[in-house]
Amino acid sequence: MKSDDIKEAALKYFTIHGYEGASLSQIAEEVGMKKQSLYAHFRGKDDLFLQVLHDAKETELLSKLQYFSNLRSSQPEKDLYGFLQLIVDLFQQNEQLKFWLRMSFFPPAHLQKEVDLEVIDIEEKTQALLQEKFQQWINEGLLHAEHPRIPTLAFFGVVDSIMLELVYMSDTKRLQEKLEASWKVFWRGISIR
Amino acid sequence: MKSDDIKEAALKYFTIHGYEGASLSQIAEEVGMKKQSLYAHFRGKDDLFLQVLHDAKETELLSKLQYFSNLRSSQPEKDLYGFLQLIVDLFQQNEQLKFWLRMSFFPPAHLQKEVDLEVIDIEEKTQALLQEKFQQWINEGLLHAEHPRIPTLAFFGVVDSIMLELVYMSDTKRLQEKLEASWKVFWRGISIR
DNA sequence: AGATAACTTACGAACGTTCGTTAATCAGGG
DNA sequence: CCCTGATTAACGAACGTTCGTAAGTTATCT
Repeated sequence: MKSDDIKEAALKYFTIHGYEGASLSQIAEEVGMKKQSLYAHFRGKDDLFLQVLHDAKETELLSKLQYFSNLRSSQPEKDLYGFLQLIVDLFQQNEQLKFWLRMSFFPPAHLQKEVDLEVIDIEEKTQALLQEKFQQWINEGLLHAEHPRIPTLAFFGVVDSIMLELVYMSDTKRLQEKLEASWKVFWRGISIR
Repeated sequence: MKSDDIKEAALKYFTIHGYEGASLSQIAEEVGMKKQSLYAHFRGKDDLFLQVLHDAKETELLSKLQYFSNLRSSQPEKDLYGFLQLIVDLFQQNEQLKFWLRMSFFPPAHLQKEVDLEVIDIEEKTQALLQEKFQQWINEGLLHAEHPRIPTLAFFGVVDSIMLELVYMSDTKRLQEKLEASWKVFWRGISIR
């Protein structure tokens, strides 16, 4: 499918240059056609962008959902740390997560409304899921007893900071060091000892 | 000074629309002149951007440095939490921090080298400063004994996640909740108990 | 099966607009 | 009288988008 090639190229340029900085001519050139031909597949730049955005959100959501559903429960230390590693892997496998991060926090001004809807959706779903897990672990006496919203929000904070580090990413060494540090402190902060 | 007015307007549009999305005509209009007149004050768009960037970096660096120098030591809990509040205040007082955050992580592609230099500079300085503080607190037996780099990196992770939340910022309630959660877990993770 | 119609995909040309930038000109104050 | 700062005018280049068209593919009907 040629539409997928276009979306792939668009993802690349949107990620590097942002919405305004990415030009349809460059995207078209990447897939070996003229920019006018893009209009046979998409209604325009906005349409292309929103489809790429939706795809990126869906794959990210799917990855997270299936990670949580494959959890062997009662091992929060393993499961949570594994989630962090999943984020790192997703980031290095494809560009979709980096695109998603950029656009969810710095969306094109005239599409902020549409972007926000996607952001809110994925956020509510993943947060509900994780909070439920924390509730279980706390009930089982595996974690510090407190409202599950606290470790949930704190953990998402760790995830966010790791993703920011992934964006910056001069070298892998520093990333791993920061991940280990954040994880170590976070785990001491939520575990019983 | 008229240059400052221009830089202020430029800061605003760079923050909202990014480098590529911000146009010199809009910036000029904001200060009540034609875009060609900007060239009496700056060599071009890149020059304007880099000066705004440098200013934003300097004020952020200064704020952090003077916060650390005014610390009554031996109260890590108060001092660290106060730093988080400082970040929140800086974000709400002026737009420079939001601009800085956006550009340090998603710089215009053709200026990445120049941006990186500023980012590395501010990062090394603040990190060295904070790590020294942690070393002191650990030596005084106030914090969990470990290499000071660990709580330093973890704390910067908390700071990053709070800043991301500040960027998103639908409502202040949620921000405060996330800050409290991250802080609570972080503090339990580094303190002795 | 073969002819014809309809749809899809790509392209050249051109649209109007905006971009950042340069040059020449002019007003005002020390 | 120069100097600083603002203006008007104009520049080439790139932007997203539209149109007409040609080629290729698929569907329909006799």
